Amino acid sequence: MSAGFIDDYLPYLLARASHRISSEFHAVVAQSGLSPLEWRVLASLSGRVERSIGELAQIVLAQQPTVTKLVVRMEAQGLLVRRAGPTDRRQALVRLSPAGRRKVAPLLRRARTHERQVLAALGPAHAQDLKRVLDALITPPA
Amino acid sequence: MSAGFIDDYLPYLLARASHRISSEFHAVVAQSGLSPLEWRVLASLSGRVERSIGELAQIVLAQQPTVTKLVVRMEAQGLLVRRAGPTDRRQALVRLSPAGRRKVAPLLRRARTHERQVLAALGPAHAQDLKRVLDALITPPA
DNA sequence: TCAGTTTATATGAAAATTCATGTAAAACAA
DNA sequence: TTGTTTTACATGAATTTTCATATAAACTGA
Repeated sequence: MSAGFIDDYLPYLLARASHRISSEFHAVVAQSGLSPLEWRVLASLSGRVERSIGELAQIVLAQQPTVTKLVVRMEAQGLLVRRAGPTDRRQALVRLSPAGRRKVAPLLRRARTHERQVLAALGPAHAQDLKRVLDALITPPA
Repeated sequence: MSAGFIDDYLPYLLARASHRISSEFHAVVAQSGLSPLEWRVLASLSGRVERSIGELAQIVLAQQPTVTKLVVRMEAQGLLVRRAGPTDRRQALVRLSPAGRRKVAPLLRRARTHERQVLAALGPAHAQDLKRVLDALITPPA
């Protein structure tokens, strides 16, 4: 099924690649009762880090009100803890609760496994190219 | 701002790259009064092609009910025309209206320009690698 | 042809997202 | 300090998306 204009269009190729790779793992995520966005929030908080709502929004590629409301729901589920920023009280700092940590731990392992499978299927040469090119794409243009 | 676990995680790198590249152009799309999904629908119909709802859903990476409702709205705006499939009457076939064609034409040109800029910023060597690797990623695994 | 099954889309209710704006704290300037 | 501006997050209303399921056409095998 040719996509016409867009099937040679870089932004679309990127979107498709991203969608294909992520979808595979989101099936696993869904089995844990998490949405893709919830998984991203938990994963991005998984380095004993505390993050503000604004940082989270940038990292999970979502809008700030979306994250505010998502975090409220996840806190209600017991996965996260919020507190006001100690120096800047406008900030809402978010961290994993013990339950959140337990929930995400097996997913982190399975995520790494999945990543290795994707890279293996790609072959080592392409694999290294890929991360390098993606880094170049992500870094803001000079 | 390190993303902890995920900042070396391939699916996340892909998502970020895709988000960054697409966002730039979605600013242009928004000035035409279109959402990113509307733009994708118009672009994917831009080769004098007629597509079913199901095909559209796969191409624009959205769910079928989302596309059904989006297409209804876009038809109401005069951008699309629907008809029942001539041989299989379950299908709803969608094509651009003249107004849809006029709306999308300048965007197609600007999209190609934007793509060239991104590839140029990347350098010709990486650029060619990139599309090759993305094709490999998109093709279903053996 | 007729039941049973599968496929393509539509639809309704619930949930999530978005846009615009509100609120309050911080930063800044005079 | 005080007034002004900026920054960070919250919130409400409107819109969109999603999930589950309904509907209806096509297919399948006896």
